[in-house]
Amino acid sequence: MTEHPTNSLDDVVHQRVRLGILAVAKEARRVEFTFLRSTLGLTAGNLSQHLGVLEKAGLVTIDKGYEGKRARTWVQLTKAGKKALHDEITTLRTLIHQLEGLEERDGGVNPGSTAAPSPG
Amino acid sequence: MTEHPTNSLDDVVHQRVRLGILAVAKEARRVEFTFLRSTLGLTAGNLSQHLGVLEKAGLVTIDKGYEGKRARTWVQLTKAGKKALHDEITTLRTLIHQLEGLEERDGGVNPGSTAAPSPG
DNA sequence: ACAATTGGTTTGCCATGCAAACCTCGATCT
DNA sequence: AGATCGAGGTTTGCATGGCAAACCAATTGT
Repeated sequence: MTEHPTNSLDDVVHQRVRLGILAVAKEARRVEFTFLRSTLGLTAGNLSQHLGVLEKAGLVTIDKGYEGKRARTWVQLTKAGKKALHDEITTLRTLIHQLEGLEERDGGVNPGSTAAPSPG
Repeated sequence: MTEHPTNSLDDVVHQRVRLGILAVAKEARRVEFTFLRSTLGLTAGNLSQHLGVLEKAGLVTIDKGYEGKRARTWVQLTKAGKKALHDEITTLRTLIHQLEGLEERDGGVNPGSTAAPSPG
């Protein structure tokens, strides 16, 4: 067992934009490039790069085709991608539960901290 | 309004190692450098850099002092740090809830795609 | 015909993340 | 006392990553 939940987070999956891509892809099963682009507020270049990373890692497949005469690119989670996302979520849930335990006692953002920790 | 939960994640906070630092600091209120180092499995150099980022962002304070005659460095969340962590957790919870709905009925493929029609 | 738009990839650059090398001070050995 | 060892961190150097701008290709509008 690793020492802390965050130790088992995969950097490929945990990255903000890619986490968004995986989440949207899971919700929709098959997603258009342009839908991801606008939903996640990305430039096309940025999205293209992140999709490359995910494809290379085997977490998504990229399918190109036509809708009428318009070129389209679709993104779909692979089985490994679903598992990777699931693992990320599981780890995050663990982390959240650890912190939630504290929030119950502490009332959320704790106002009571002072600024004199010098022990000497 | 942001289009997707991940859009409101702060990259300073969301980064894997720093999320770990903030989480541990919140759990313990005041943490020794070396405790963070071993708990999170980091090199001292790496930890030092990340603490610099968090301090510069105003999310933690770094206090140096002595324990006996041994130099020690303590890390403590600021109020802003607590809020930032809380916001991150809140966003993650939102994201998880969205995906959890799918997982409940997940036997594999999700029937109702709304993002894209199937290609020919 | 050709300008504008859609759809996406490649390029170039700066920021980031990491470990190795380094620095400083106290404890221990001889 | 001087050398040596180790704990506790910081700085340096480098490879990677993330981003937008520039670019390429096909389509639609005028």
